[in-house]
Amino acid sequence: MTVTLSDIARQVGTSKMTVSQALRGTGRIGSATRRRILDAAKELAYRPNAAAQAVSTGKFGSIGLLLSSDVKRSYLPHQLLEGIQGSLEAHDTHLTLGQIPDAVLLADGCIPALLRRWSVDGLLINYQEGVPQPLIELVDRAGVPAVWINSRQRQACVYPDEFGAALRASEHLLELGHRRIAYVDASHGSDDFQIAHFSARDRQAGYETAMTRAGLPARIERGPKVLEAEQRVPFFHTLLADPDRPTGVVAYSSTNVIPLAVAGLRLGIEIPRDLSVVTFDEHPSGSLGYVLTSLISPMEAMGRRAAELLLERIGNPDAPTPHVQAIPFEFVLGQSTARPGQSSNESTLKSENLFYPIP
Amino acid sequence: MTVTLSDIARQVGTSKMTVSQALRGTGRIGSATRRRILDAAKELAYRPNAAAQAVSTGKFGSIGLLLSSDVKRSYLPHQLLEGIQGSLEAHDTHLTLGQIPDAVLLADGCIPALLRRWSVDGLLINYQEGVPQPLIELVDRAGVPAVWINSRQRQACVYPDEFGAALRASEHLLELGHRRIAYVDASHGSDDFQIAHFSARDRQAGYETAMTRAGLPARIERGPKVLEAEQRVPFFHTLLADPDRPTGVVAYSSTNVIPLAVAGLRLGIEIPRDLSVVTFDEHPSGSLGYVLTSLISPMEAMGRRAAELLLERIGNPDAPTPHVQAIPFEFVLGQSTARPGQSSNESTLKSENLFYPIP
DNA sequence: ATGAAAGCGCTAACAC
DNA sequence: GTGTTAGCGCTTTCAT
Repeated sequence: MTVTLSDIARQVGTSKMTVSQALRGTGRIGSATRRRILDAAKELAYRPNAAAQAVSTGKFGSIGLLLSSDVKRSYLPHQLLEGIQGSLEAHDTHLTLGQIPDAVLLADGCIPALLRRWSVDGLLINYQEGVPQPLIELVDRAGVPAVWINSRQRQACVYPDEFGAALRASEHLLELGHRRIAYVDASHGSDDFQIAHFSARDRQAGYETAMTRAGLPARIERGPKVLEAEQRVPFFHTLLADPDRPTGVVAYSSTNVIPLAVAGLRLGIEIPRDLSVVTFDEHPSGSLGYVLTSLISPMEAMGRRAAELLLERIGNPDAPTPHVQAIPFEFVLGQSTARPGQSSNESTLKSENLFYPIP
Repeated sequence: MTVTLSDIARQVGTSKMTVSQALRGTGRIGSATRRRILDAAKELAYRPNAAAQAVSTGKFGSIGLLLSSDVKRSYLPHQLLEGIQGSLEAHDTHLTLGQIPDAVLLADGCIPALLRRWSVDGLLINYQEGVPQPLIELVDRAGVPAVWINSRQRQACVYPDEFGAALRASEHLLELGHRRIAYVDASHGSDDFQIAHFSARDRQAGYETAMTRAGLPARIERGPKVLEAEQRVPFFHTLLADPDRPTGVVAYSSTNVIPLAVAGLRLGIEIPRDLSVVTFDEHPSGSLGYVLTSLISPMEAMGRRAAELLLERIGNPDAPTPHVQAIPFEFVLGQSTARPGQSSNESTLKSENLFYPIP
């Protein structure tokens, strides 16, 4: 059933090692025998046994991706995965997944299969929202190189430049001439702000820095706790009903923008006519009928860099200092931002005209 | 550095195999030596080398999850992953990922590392929207048991009962008394409908069947091609501006409902006062300010069943017939559906009241 | 109940 | 250039 090196060797009439070398291109081999070996391998549909290679070389040719089983704690967008796989594929390495049930992270006995057995050369850790201390110890005990993704750690890590992105978002509104600019974040409550994902803090800090530089007051809008989806429309309704409402908004995420826009529609407040909105997302969202001006999270680049960093550390385990890398966002100018007070200009357009680019 | 069986054996003063048996619980072992071995293992933080086990037993203790690198073709929600991992974890098996760039699927040379090297006992295939023939051959050639996920195949597969869900969705509207019910799907175009994911066809078929049974005409609304996000608001605007507009809508997905609701808001059409909407999703969406009545895709159960099925087939490779399993959806009654013509009742509520459950 | 020996498929070091 | 010999860490007979 399964064809091994010996099978090829027998077929060609040579020895195992010659075959091994020929297939791997290593060593000195006569190009004649080499051809025959390659042909035989293809003919027999030979596929090297990764486990046997691993046991010989001491390298598994595999890296592990650690996730939380709590969806809030392990954000795994497709682009991130693709970035990781892209790097790995080039090094003929595969990715194996380890998911840790949050509930049992503290219970000593319950280590995921990935770590219970020795099976990876390194670890990528995608774990957010207050990384628990036990996890850090678990990883240390595993004794393999590790790189943290989307998390700011003292150890090697790669994360998006949330601060810079928020700075850019705020400056965009400032450049357009907005002065009353608010930062809204229904996704995090002020009560648990300290243990929130760093993006919550860094985006806010980037906004605050931009406002301070411009000599303007910052205005932060968030609930005491995370607002459930159904609570967001009323929350933003209150904000927009305020006579002193902002003309520009930096929103933590596009899931904040939808209820914001819905609240606006109920009040006759149109984006971008009466309100400019900038947000952050994986890809420009257009579900409201116009493309949101957004800072695009560099998920793919982050995955790629993280994997490269890890492979590098695996190759050279006694590296000097841990690398820490911030990856820049991409700015996408959409149709959700405009100069303030342009209400009069734009309002002559009927909404039908605004929203009928196609018949 | 890495601690092996011999290390434990030396420490305890016994032989490798005794240790091996003790750790695995197999064979007959004196409970005294056994204790000492277990203690030593824990003390030395022993972790078995998965590769060495694999090379001995011929089992890798790992299954592969095949994905497309095209996001449209490989939908991998968190719940699905968790379902899969849940089953595997119980069998001490890991999951390794294989991503196939669509572009090179046809190019013969480019087989993913996962299959090029031999490292899994079985394959879970999560590949959608017109499974390409080369993939099927690739999987066959791999010579390992395989189970298809979220795809209807002749081979073993597990998929959500899309037809039944759509039937249920439609019947819900019918039971409420709706008669003019439309099915909307901006996510698929009629031109490429045949190669679309089966959920597109099955949901529509479920709707059509329900309407036929009720003796009512079906009304399908979709563009000739997939509508981009920005095109959807105008598309649904047209639908709702129709004097003969439906009072109930079955929407292919919640990404269809947002632009539908936005179009409604522009026309003064309120959900559920003037329009009832049922949709399909991974979890009940509330971003519009109210929870959508939805059929919840059984992602977690599907992942669990798929993994179980695969493990079963791995255990018994010469199984009789391939299993095909449809997993039922869960119905969640939200606030997006109501009896038709209740406009008068509900319209006395001001929208503020409707949308202010919290201060 | 425990140990010695063989072997899984492959690689690495050194002969020839 | 090519074959020989030794392992890698583990499991599996088969003696003891």
